[in-house]
Amino acid sequence: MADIGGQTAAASKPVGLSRIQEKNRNLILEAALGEFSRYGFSGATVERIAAEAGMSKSNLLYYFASKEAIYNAALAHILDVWLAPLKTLDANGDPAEELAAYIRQKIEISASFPEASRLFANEVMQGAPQILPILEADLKRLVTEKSAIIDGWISAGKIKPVDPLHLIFTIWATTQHYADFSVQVRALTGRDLSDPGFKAETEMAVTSLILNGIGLDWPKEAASSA
Amino acid sequence: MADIGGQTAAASKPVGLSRIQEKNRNLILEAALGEFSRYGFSGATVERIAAEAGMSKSNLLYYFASKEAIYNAALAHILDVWLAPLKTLDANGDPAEELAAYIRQKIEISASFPEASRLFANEVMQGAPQILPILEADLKRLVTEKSAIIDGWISAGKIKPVDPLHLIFTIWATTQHYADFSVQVRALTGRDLSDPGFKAETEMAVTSLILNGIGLDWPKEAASSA
DNA sequence: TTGCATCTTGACCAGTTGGTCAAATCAATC
DNA sequence: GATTGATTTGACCAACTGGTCAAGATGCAA
Repeated sequence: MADIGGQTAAASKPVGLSRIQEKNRNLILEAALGEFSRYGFSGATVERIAAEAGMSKSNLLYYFASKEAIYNAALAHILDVWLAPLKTLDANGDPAEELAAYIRQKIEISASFPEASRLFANEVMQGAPQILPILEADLKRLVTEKSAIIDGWISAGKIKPVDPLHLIFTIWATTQHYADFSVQVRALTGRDLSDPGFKAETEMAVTSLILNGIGLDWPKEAASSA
Repeated sequence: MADIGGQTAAASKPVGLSRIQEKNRNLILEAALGEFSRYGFSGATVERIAAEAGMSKSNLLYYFASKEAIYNAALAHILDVWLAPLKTLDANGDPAEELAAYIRQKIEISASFPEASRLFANEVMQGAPQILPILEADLKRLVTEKSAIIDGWISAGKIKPVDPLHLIFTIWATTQHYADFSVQVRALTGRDLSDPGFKAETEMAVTSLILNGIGLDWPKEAASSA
């Protein structure tokens, strides 16, 4: 299992923690996510995180040894959720349905956890100082595995030839854009993914663009069987 | 003309500056771009910018009143370059050629000025504290104008119906992804846009995906005239 | 050369911030 | 309810950082 600065990447709750410890660590991680995603690592302050979590700075540092430890724990905390959708891509499923489902999940996460998206984006944009090893190991393994599935669909003539990596990058880029640049999206459209109507519209636009882009029908027409 | 914290958005060199002033302001802006894009506003330090520009911190503050003033000047300095490609989208051109050219320019900029891309991304992700007014005024005006062109192409039956805003967002997201997340791209592919081969491959992949996505032929086939 | 404005810098200051520590408080077990 | 370990906090410290200031260095025009 990959870890970040000693923080296990799994979202599993460490078992040896008391009731108070688990409650406080969760409060801290929740507050840290908000703070780090809003201000970045340097801009965040331990004092604000503590205040947001409802405790003193000293007490926060009783639970995490340093600011960097909090940051790593917050990163580890979101990483599983972040990578989960890609894992569900199934070689035996229908390509259109599989990719549509993947895009739907990514947009759902962008809508539900925009802070997680921004935290991750921030980390990677600064050169991924903490999670580069995970990108190079775990993520690369996962992406290589799923790229093979897409290549299989191409070989079977189910989708147009396309470099699977660029397809994956395109899906990541578009879906995360709506979370990371929500301020810009809101400035231009007046809405963002927190609006259910806009979320549905975005999902349809992105899905149909990408699926049509690789030669698939979307939304699926009953034409051939009518 | 829009401005940011008193800094004119135009890249025009102020005319009333001495030779020394112009040289030093440029050195500072260059250094500031590197520093702010790498560490974000909070993480950047005036001292490092000054060192990178080859002068003392005091001297830097002789040219710019504050850290925020440097930041705003750097932002203003890149904004024109950043928005230029969209301005070239021509209603009278061929949709496929026009959009392909736009994507090509965006990728070119991502490849040539990745730091500018990251600086802009950072600013927007933090809520666009400095340039929100520009997004809401200048950018919105430009995007509205170009959306009308795309809508015109749809009405003329030249491209499939698609919300122009989502199309534009998709182009922004994909092209900028390769600059902003270059570390992740490199971790997964071993290459980035600084590699001419990878840049060409990326341009082809993104262009064909998006153009096919809206019902255009790309790369253009001579099929109909053969 | 001289005089003046521009340019440059080191010393310094005040506010912020991550982190330490000893003491106080709380919770659970006997 | 006494004891012991876990939890919580305020006081405090050292490093860093943005910004000021007075003085010196430099460029330039007459």
